[in-house]
Amino acid sequence: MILTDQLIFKNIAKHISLIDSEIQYLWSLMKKISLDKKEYILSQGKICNKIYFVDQGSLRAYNVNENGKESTIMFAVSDWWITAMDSFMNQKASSLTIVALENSTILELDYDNLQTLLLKIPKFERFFRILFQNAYIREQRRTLHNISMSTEERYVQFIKKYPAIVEKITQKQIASYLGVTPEFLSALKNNADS
Amino acid sequence: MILTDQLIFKNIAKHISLIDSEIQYLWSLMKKISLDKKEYILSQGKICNKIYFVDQGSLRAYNVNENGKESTIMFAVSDWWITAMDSFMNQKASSLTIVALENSTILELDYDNLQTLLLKIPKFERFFRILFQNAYIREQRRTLHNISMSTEERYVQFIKKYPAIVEKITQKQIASYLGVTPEFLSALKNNADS
DNA sequence: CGTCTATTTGAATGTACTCAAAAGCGGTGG
DNA sequence: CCACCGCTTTTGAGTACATTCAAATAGACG
Repeated sequence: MILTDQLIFKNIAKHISLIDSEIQYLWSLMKKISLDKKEYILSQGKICNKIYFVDQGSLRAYNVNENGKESTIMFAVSDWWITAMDSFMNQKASSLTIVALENSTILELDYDNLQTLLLKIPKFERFFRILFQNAYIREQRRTLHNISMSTEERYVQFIKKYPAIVEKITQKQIASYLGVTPEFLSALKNNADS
Repeated sequence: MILTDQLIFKNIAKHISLIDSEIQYLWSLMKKISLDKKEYILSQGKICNKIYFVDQGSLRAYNVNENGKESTIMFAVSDWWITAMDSFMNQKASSLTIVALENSTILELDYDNLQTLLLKIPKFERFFRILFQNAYIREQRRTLHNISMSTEERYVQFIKKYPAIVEKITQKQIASYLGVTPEFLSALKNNADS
């Protein structure tokens, strides 16, 4: 098998260059997993021990609050990284649940192996610095949209910006990402069409 | 002057250890600036060339949209880093304006010097990885709050979590951080008291 | 085919905004 | 030191946005 054909190494190559032995080494630390649709890889309240790279398929991370209200924090499709960052990096109880939206294959890297990797190949500090920097930029932009735009604008913006996600999810899940009820989103859509 | 007494080096020491020569080197790349209250260090539309560390005082980063609506993205008080991340890291036009809330002293590090620093002392990749990781975690938590909590809950949460910020800002600025009108926040406060 | 969940529709209620005006407060100049 | 100015905060009325609850319809899946 030619490792550099693996999607994850193309993903990493966007930011840093690895030599063969480093590729082999990272590969040895990761584990490829198949997930069935609706399979959970993390439950709210548990400590998240892994960071995941989505090879094929799609996942969703969401929170359920004390009133049972479900809020989607992020979706991850092929070529995206996903974890419950706060739980994973600080090794504390997760406020998120992560579930497969469809049959998927993912690569997982556990906390201890990541720490080892960062020490052995400091280039990965750079890789994750850029990864988190971009995640921060996206999240900050989402915050700006949340506090400055109407729900309709945010809806239009979401389906335009993430068509690859939209085709995998339900309208109810979009509502839970926008922070509105499914009933309201439904009504909003039908008004917009007219 | 004993550099390690500088707040910024205590800040950095939370995540990485530096030897004297490294401290000297970083210090040589940074510039200490005094700001008057209401002085701007970045205007929306311009490229942000610097990342700032707040030594004393406080700053605010905000966006003004096409309708003139002002939205506060972040506040930074003593011991915080602040920049228009998207603009700074991708060297593109900023969607944010950054202004001093009071007379302040800040340290600035410009884009080219940061790149040099990251190459010369790779430990800083680790430092900024952790810094951005924490920024991402905070921003993700803010998103969750925005989409799952009531305005009143978010208001109470904000004043409880950031008392050091609250004492420096106006109620109008809190409203622009929460994404509601000052009139509404005022009414909400008075209801809550009763 | 039957079951479960998602989506739609509608009525009633609550949340938040707009606009306008009054009151409060801080800073500045005379 | 006081008077004025500009901005913030408050208050209120009217309107728009969003939720809740309930019920009907539509789709997905075994």
